[in-house]
Amino acid sequence: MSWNEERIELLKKLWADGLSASQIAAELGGITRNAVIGKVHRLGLSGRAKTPSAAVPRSRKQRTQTPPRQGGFVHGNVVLAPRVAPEEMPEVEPECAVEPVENVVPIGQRCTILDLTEATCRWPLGEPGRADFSYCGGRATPGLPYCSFHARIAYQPVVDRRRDRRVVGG
DNA sequence: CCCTGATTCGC
DNA sequence: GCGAATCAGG
Repeated sequence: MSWNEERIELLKKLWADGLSASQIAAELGGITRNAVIGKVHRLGLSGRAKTPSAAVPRSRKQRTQTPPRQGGFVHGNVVLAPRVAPEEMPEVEPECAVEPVENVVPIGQRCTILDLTEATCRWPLGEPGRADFSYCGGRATPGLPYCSFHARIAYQPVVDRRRDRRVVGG
């Protein structure tokens, strides 16, 4: 991999956005965090305003409004998906109100947070903060933040096992 | 032990 | 210029 204009621009943006060197390396692909740091220094843009992750763990108490869904949050004008750990992802039978669309994005073609729009699936993949964190990036089902595949998981009815009946949406 | 950025130095 | 190795730290 080489530092073409495009990759340098992305590097600058991601660095300015406060992403860590390893995160940037993962986004750019085929490169290590050392390479990123080295390049950052050569470009003379080391020393950021703040490093969100390592910075002061700001108390996060005030919240004027309740998020639309539990765990949901906002990036720019895009509502991101609530996170569900891979272990917690249930196997889902095709019982879903969402019309299936064949658009599942293969692993390896996942997108970064910068690629997300209202039209892309915002299903998070991997651990936030980790270098491999990314998003599905598939084609979102109209009106939903997910592709049809992840919409099935997200909106799978929750079953109250005590009485074996549904307690939440469907 | 996980991670962070900074620096050095051979290539 | 590049980046692995290393350092110093959270």
